[in-house]
Amino acid sequence: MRSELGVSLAYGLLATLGQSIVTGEFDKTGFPTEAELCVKFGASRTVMREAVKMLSAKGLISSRQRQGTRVEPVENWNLLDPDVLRWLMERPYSNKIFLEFAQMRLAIEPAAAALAAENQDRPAIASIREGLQAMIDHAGQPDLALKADIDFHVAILKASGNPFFWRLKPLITNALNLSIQLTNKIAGHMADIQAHQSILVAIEKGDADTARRSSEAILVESVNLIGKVQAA
Amino acid sequence: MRSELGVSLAYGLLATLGQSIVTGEFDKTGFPTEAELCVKFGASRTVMREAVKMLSAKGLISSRQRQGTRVEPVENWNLLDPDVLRWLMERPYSNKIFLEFAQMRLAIEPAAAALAAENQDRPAIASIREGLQAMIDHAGQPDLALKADIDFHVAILKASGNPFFWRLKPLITNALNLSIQLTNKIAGHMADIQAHQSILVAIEKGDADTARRSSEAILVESVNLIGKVQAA
DNA sequence: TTACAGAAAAAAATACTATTTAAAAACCAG
DNA sequence: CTGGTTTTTAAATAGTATTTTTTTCTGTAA
Repeated sequence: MRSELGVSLAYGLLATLGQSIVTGEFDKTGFPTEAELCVKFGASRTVMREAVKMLSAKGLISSRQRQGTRVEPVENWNLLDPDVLRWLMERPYSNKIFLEFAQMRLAIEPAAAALAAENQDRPAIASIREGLQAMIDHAGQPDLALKADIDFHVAILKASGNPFFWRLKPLITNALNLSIQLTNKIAGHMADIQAHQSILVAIEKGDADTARRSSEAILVESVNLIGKVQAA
Repeated sequence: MRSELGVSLAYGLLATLGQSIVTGEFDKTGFPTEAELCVKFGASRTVMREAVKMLSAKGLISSRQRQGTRVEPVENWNLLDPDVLRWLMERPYSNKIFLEFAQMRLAIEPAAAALAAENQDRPAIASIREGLQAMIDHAGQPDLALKADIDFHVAILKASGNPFFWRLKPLITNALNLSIQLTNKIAGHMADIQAHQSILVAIEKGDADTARRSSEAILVESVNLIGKVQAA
């Protein structure tokens, strides 16, 4: 069997199974045996096993001889894996995880902004500025404005010089892209350009405290917004 | 071929290859082909491919038909995967990543402590207290004291109620276990029980600000300590 | 005749299929 | 409770398919 979209069969199965797992599809029935999965998806055992192995590398399942494969408890899932988080956020009723992720951003991004102010990585700071400029330029076009907003936040992570912060790029990119569907329910929400600018200025001046506080202000706002949506 | 230590062959290869990759073993030569790996490790192609697929699920490598498999640039590695981080920290000359990880803890743990104070999850708070008590009881036994210290910090993540924080448990556990080798070089370093206690008290009182600041104090200390080791 | 462009063929690597054997753990009969 | 049976994943083996790079060939124009 050949896969449709340039995606290899194993990766296609990875995505399909991953999404099914996070939506709880196997909670009642238990995870199928290799043989069952093969007939269900019309794939060879080898490919199936490769997909299963990738899922277990992400903490979603585990296999043992004779016992079969089972879905791991949620606390073993690697939430900080970009794929896993995306599957979770794409699933219906994912409001809670958006709020929890926003809380984590509230811990991370202000720290990253402060580090960026100390780090003074000129090219990275230039990227932050470009992001802000694009936000201003495309204020009327939601799609472009969102992209610019994401670029701005991600550029700060990069400018922090800390690879752990930088590694959150795909997670935050996904989360912001998807959270639009959530926050659009709140009438006319738009990114606060003034607030973003004050982060940039502080970083450029090397003022870590102000950078941290300005970043915090934006993210507190974001957490509150998502909290409101959740309540509604 | 059977593997030695109860670990399946595929997982054994995952670890071996993962460690080799992060130590830069393939930087010059490029990643071997499937066939070469099979002869090198005496494994079948099937298991080899399963190991390779798991590594690619963690972002360390990527494979394409005809082109072979290559090591991904570091910024694509999933640093927040417990395995990947452990491999990185176990490798020689890993001082820098300990410092960077400590910076991330400095962002996360105070936020977790603050959330824990608000969240008031009684069983989780009891675990924090148990960790502190064990620290006191085993003050003279480095191994047990370290274990208690780790339990204390991890329990705070749990008490925060935020699964993203909680997910850092294996990362922090590993990091603290390994960082002992680093910080022991600094004469007679020991965990500050007073400081730990003040976090617990603040969390129990629901005083989020004090919890955050107390946690911050400990972690700033930790960052400074690791910074000193690095300089030495 | 030479140079070059384009097409066709070959090669090299992973992707996938199929099948068999091994090992482990649960189950069941006695 | 012991020992064999069964089920399910683990691993090995062999071969086909697919993709993409590289090479080779060929025809045409200078």
